[in-house]
Amino acid sequence: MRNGGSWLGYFEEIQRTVLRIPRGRVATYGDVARAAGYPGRARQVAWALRNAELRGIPWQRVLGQGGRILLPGSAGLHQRALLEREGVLFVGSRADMQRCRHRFRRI
DNA sequence: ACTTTGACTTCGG
DNA sequence: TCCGAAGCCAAAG
Repeated sequence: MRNGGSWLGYFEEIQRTVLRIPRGRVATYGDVARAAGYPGRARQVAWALRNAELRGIPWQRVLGQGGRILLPGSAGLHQRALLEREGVLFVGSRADMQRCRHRFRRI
């Protein structure tokens, strides 16, 4: 994929896509994969977010289908805390996707 | 070079 | 809701 005159690895494109999710909103791994131009590669979105923390990428805004937090253990609790601090609402163990799901706009 | 693992999703049963 | 299978692919062993 061409972008600004240079070729980006698709992991980088995925990270740029995650950067487009505003505070208080979330998206699923599948949403990000699709918006980045790689439908079906939800699994690779998780890989692309492994070093997200260091790069200042809002990794916490990416959730599993239905608003479920898939990050295991304390990391998952941390993710929920970060999202609630941003104003994301939770219903039971799921984020309220009806209200907080980000709608990606085409470029 | 091959196999397994993993912050996935979708479809059936 | 839960479980398995298929499709997905970088990284680790």
